[in-house]
This record gives sequence, structure tokens and C-alpha cells, in this order.
Amino acid sequence: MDAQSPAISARTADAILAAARRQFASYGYDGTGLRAIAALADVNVALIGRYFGSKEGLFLAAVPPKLEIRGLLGGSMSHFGERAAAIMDMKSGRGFDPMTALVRAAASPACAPALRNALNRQVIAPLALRLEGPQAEARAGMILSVMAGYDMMLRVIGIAALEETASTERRHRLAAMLQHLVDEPLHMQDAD
Amino acid sequence: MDAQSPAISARTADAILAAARRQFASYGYDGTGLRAIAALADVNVALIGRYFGSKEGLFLAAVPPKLEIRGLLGGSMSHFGERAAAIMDMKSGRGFDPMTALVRAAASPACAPALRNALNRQVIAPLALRLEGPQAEARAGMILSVMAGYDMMLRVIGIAALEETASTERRHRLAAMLQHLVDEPLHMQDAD
DNA sequence: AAAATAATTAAACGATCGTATAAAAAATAC
DNA sequence: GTATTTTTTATACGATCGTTTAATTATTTT
Repeated sequence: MDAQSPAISARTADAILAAARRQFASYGYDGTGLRAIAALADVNVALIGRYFGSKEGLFLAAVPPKLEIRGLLGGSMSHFGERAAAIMDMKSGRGFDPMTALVRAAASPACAPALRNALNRQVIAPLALRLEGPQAEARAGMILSVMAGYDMMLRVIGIAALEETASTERRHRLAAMLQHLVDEPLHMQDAD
Repeated sequence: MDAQSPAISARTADAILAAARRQFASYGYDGTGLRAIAALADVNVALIGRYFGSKEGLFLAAVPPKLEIRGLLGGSMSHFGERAAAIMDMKSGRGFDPMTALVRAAASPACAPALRNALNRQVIAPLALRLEGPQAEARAGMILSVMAGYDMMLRVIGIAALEETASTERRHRLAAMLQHLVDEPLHMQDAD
């Protein structure tokens, strides 16, 4: 009976969110239309506006909450690289991969600020807490850079050199790079 | 006097291309409107259609040719990392950075195929030729991944952890990662 | 069953998009 | 200086976009 709370059905809200994740991950922010999301969720377009206010509101409700890296940080950091590479390698069968959605949507100025906040708070900060040694935040940023760049070249653009490389070899190499950033060999003693 | 060659003025064509590069690098493919490009080039919208056929044609004529890495590959590969990091670090003052344009446009299905071809032929292939050791193409792909991911996190999204890191430190770390991929330490003797 | 509230839909609005057509201006040729 | 070609512009088309308003169906309450 609140004055301005819209009438809400949790089941259809979830259907809209699921459809939105699929579409945003497949076509990016600009490439996704609200009518396509509504059709996928078997729902009228106007419901999106009533439930989430705007397209940007829907995106923020759908994608950033899935960017958490609980699976990544659960476990010893001495195997972070392998764990991260394994997660990056398995294509999320449901058609929604948070990292791919991130890469595909990052270009849109409409959601870049919110994405920055979400990444800083939900990825960089908890990851940096688990990193020992100096420059933990910068290294966390580099780790995210490597993962996003990998996803972009392999999944979004589809570079032949990566697609044609054996999955195990690819995973191995990505894991080594990430673990390198975790272990911080500190082979740079001139600066800092 | 050709039957179907449109009337062309090289100067205005260049003005359109320059404006297109600026806009695509700033707002991505979907975020850029042809009328904005035309206004920036001080030209009528219809000219774009007459000169480049379509928006996709304009993009392909404007961005991919600038993705060459002549500056990167000129010089000894034992300093590739430093060279690449230095190039990535200086913001192209003219408002057009090819790598940023690439990252911002990669999400659009319209130009992804063409981008893939351009990257394979103009970046991956020549870079792989300069890489010694096994898996040269895969390592070239990883090098491009690292550079694109770095640009995406630092320039497009603007991760605080990277923005707040000193430029020299950032450059140093990026250079080390890239050089690592060039030198191929081969610390993976189990697979392959 | 009737009334009231919750949930969904149909329809349209204004704006902007990429593109196409035809007329006007500028430049060149005769 | 007129005619012809080259270059540019003004304008509009159809489509799609995000969003909004009002009406309709479904559910609950009394």
C-alpha cells in the first residue's frame, strides 16, 4: 500500500532479469532492445519500465550483482591462476557469462560509471585484500585487465590465434600470467 | 567519367575520416551517429553515404587501417615490452587512439567480423613472425589481449586502482607482462 | 458475488537512427 | 559566357528506440 512502490511479482521480475542477462551478454548494452528482452521473458515491454524504471536501471540490476568473484577467491591464492583460468574457460551454458557481458557493455557511456563502481567494489577491492606484497590494488587491476582482455579477444572478437589454440594450452598460459601477478616476483627493484 | 564511381573530393573524405575516428574512439560504434560525424567534419550527412556507402563502410575505412603496429615492431624484440607500454601510455592528443577505438567498437556485431580480420592480418600475423619459440601465434594473441584489456580497464572503464597508480609504475608493470610473453620462459614443460 | 487492489497489456508518443532522392551550388569544359 | 559535369545540400522516408498513459485482466479482500 506504499504510495509509490510499483506492484511487483518476483517471478516475472526474475524472468526479466534472466532475459536481460542473456541479451546484454550476447549483444551488448546498445545492441539490446527492451522489446527483445520483453519477448524473451514473455512479458510486455511496459513491465520493464514499471519494474526497473529504465533500461539503465535494468542493466544495473541484472549484470553488476553477478560480477562477484566469490568462486575465484574461495581457496588458496597459490592456485588462483588455475582457478581463474578454469572459470574463464568453461562457457557458461546458460548463455550468460558475466565477464562477457561486462566486456560487451563497457563501451556504452551510459553504464560505464556504474560498471566502474561495481568493479572497484566487488572485484578489485576483495581481490586486492587477498594479494600480499606491494601495489596490491594495482596488481588486482592488472589481473582484471588480463581476464577481460582475454575474454574480449577470445569470445567477443574471436581472434583466430586464440580460438585455434588447444583449450588446455590456452588455460595453462592464462593461469601462468594471472599467477604471476598474484605472486609478484618483484623483479623490478629500481622503481618503488 | 566512370559509370558508378561517386564524385569524390579527397579533402572532404579525409575530414570525414578524421571526424569518424574521433567519434568512434570516444563513443563506440553504436554510440556514434552519422550526423555527429558530419557536423564535426562540417559536411552534410548524405556525403557519408555517397563516399563510404554505409556506416559500416565508413568505420572499416576509418579504424582498421590505423591498427597497424609498425611502430611497435620497429626495433629489437628484447625491448618490445617497454616500447609497447610507452605507446600505450601516451594519450594520443588528437583524440583518436586506435586501441581505444578498437575496444569501444568490439561489442558491436556489425563490425566484429571485420575487426577480427583486421586484427588477424595486421596485428597478430606480423607480430607472431617476430616471436621466437613455440606457439608464436597464441602468444601474439595473448599480447594483444593484454594490451586491449589494459586499455579497456584504464581508459574505457577507468578502474580507480589503475588510474591512481603512478604512470611509471603502470608502464613498468605492463612492459614486464608483455616482455614475458615475448621471451617465452617456457616454464610449462608438462603440456605441449 | 461484489468491490478493491495487484499485475499486465495495448497503443502511442517524440526522438533519433541509417539511408535514399532530388534539387542546388560550385567547378570545369567548351 | 553558356553548357556540362562534379560536389554538396536540403529534405524526407521508414524503422526502431526508450518511455509513458490509459485501459484490461487477474487476484485478493470483504
